[in-house]
Amino acid sequence: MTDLELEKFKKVLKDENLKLTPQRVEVFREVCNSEEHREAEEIYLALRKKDLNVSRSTVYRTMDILYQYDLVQRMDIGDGKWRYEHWLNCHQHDHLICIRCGTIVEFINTQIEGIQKDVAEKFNYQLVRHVH
Amino acid sequence: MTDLELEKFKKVLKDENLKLTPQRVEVFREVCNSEEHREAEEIYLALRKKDLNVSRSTVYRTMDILYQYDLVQRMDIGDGKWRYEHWLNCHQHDHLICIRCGTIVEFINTQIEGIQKDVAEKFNYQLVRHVH
DNA sequence: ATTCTTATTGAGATTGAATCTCAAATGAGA
DNA sequence: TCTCATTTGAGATTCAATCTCAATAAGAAT
Repeated sequence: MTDLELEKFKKVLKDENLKLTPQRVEVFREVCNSEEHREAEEIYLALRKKDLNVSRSTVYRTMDILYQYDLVQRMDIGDGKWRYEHWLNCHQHDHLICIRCGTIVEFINTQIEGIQKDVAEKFNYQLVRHVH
Repeated sequence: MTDLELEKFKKVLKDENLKLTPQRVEVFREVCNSEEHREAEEIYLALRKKDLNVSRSTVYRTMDILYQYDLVQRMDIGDGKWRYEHWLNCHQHDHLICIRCGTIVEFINTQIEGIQKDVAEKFNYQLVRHVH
């Protein structure tokens, strides 16, 4: 977790009158410091393993805040559970998912990014988030 | 529901040793004859309203078959429920979803279709399905 | 530093979409 | 028509996610 990321998080919490608690920081740090695409339960267990006892409820609640304020990416790979990953300073990557083994490959294609922005504008939408 | 669509469905059932039952046909017809993006429960209720009593279990089971064999599109708009829509002879449309009211706009962009196919190939993936 | 107000936490209960169970019913090949 | 594996339906079950509420803690004000 970079200082910049932490500051961003602090700003969101302040702006929304949410409190900066150790639990929230630990959850955010855990997500930032992993390159995996994990579900809430896995994040919860990872924290427990490190003896950082944040409750399941708090993990779910924090992930929700992080998602709502665009501090993490949330993805659905089709099994009914959300997968989370940090936005390593890059909001513009998409995913290829193997339908056999679930392996996830990330890719960046600026051409697609550009076109989708144009499409959104054409339909009078403001693009705030996308999943591909 | 066109004859072609029905034949396609029959072929899938035959090939997979699944039986052609009136319930399965009614579920498929219901999906084919609507332009909405509906969840399983809505499809179930629509059938009941027409006095076509197919059980909830069967609706869920049939939607699963239809999705597995690519006879319908399944989409997640972020509220934890699958939305289904038929593939009106077009596998290549994407969606814009309003984060305020949930309105869904469909669009087709052949450029994006082409690029994503190239990307998949570049990573040695065979593109079988995509959501954007 | 202390007090006060309000938000947050944690543990367990609850929700609800989706899946499972199993006896009864039914499709479809012989 | 007979046979048998598959399917159906109703209700039970699962399980990720959300909710409840008493106890706790953040952080502003003094």
